Amino acid sequence: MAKGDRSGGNASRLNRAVIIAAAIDFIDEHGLPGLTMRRLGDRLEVEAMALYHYVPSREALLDGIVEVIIDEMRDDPDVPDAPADGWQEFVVKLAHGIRRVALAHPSSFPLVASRPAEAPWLRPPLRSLFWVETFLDGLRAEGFGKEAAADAYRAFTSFLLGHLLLEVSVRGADIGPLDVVDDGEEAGPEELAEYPNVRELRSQLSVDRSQAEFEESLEHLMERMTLMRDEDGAFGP
Amino acid sequence: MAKGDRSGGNASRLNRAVIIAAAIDFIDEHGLPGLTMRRLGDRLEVEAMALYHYVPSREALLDGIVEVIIDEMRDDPDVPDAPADGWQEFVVKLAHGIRRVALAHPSSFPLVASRPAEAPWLRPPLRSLFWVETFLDGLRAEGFGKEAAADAYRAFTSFLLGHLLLEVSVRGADIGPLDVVDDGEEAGPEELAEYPNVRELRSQLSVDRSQAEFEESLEHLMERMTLMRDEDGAFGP
DNA sequence: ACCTGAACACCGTTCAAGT
DNA sequence: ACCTGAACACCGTTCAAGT
Repeated sequence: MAKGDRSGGNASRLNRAVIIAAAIDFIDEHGLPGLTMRRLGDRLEVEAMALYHYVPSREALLDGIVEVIIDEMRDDPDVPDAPADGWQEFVVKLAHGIRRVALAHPSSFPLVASRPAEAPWLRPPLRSLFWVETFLDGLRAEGFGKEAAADAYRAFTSFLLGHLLLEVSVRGADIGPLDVVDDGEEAGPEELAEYPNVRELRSQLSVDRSQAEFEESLEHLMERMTLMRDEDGAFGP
Repeated sequence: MAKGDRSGGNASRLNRAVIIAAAIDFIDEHGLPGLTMRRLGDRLEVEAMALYHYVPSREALLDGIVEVIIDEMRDDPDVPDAPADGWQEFVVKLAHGIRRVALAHPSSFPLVASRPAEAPWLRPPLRSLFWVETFLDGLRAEGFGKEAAADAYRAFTSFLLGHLLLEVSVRGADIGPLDVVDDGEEAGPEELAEYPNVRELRSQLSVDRSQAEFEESLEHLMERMTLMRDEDGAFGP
C-alpha cells in the first residue's frame, strides 16, 4: 500500500487480491452466473489462463470471495471485537455489521450463505474463525457458560442466514437466469382467484418491511439468548 | 396412473414429469453441479436434445424441480391443509412437513431455498401459492388479523429458511466441488491456537443438535406469533 | 410425432511455448 | 518471471434431417 504501487495505467500487477476484488465487482454488476474465468480475464486485460497462476480454480476463487467479503467487516468501525456496553449491544452491532455486508453485495452474499461449510463450527454466514471466536469470546466474557455460548451461536447464525438470504433474494439476483425480467404486471389477479388470502394480503406482503422485521426478530432472539444464559448458568462455566 | 402405463421396459415415454423426477434423483445422487442436460439424457436413454421438447431450458428445469419438491408435501398425510386442533399444532405440522422435504432432498433443497423469488408473497422455502394460501387461511381462521397473518408468514419463512438451509448444508452438498472431501483430521489444533473459544467449543458445536434446535426455535417463534396475533387483534380483521 | 446428428458459441483447465 | 496460444473435454442450445 505504501510503495511499489506505481500504478501508471490501470494495469497494476496481477495478484490474488486484485483478482478476487475484480470478481466481486463483476458479480455485483452482472450476477453470479455471469462470472466466467474468461470474462474476468477480459476485465483485468489478461487472458483467462493467466488467472491460474494466482488462483488454483474457479471453485477456489469463489471460496476466496467469501473470505474477502466476510473480512470486510473487520474494517467497519461500527463493528466491535469485544462487548463494550453489555452483550446485547455487542450482538446487535455484530448483526447490523453482517447485514450491511449482505446489502452491500446482494449478488455475492448467496455465496457466503450457501457454499458448503468447511466445519460444523463455521456456520454460514459467520464463516471465519475470527468472527466465530469474537462472538463466543464476547458472550463468555459477559457471563455465558459454554453450553449457552454454543447455543447462542447456533441461534444467531440461523437467524442471520434466514433473514439476510431472504432479504437479499427478494432484492435481486442469485444463481439463476441472467435476465431477471420483473414483468410490469402484478401476477394477474385471474390466477389468484383460488387464493383469496394471498390476493388480499398481496400488497401487504409486497411492502418492504425487512429492516423492521430484522430488528424485531433480533430483539426476540436476544430474549431467547437471555434464557440460554440463565439456564446454563446453573451448571456454570 | 391407471391405464396407458404399459411400462414393458424401463423406457416409458418421455414427458415433463418423468424428466423432472429423473433430475431430482440425479441431484440427490450426484449433487447439483453434476446435473447436465447431456448426462440427464443419458440416464433417460435419450439424447440430451430430446429433453428440449418437454422443457424449454435448463433454468426452467430447475424451476420445475422446485415446484415438484414442494408439491410432494401435499401427499404427506401428516401435513394438514387446515387447523384441526388450534393454530399452534397446525404451524408445527407444517414446519415438520417442510423439514421432512428438506431432509429427503438435501442436495436439491438449496434450490428451493435460493432460486430467485418470483414475487414478494412467495418467500422461500414456502414457494407455492397453495401453501402460502393454506398458511394464511389457517391462521386467519384461528383469529389472526390481516397484519398478524402477514407478519407471521414472514417470520415463519425466515425461520424455516435459516434452519433448514443450515441443517442441509452441514449435512452435505450444495453448489460446489463435486468431491466434498471430508478430510479425516479435525482441522489441526495448531491453526486453532489463536482461537481458544472455538477450540474449546469445537466438539460441542460438532454435535448434531439440529432437531432440538429446530423444535426450540419453533417454540419461540410461536410465542412471537401469539404476540403478533394479540397486538393486531386490537385493530381487528 | 418424436427423436437424432451435426453444428455453434461458449465453458474450465492444461501445458508447452513465447517474451 | 510472467503471460499467451493452442488444444482438450466438456457445456447449453438450435435446427434441419431422419424414422
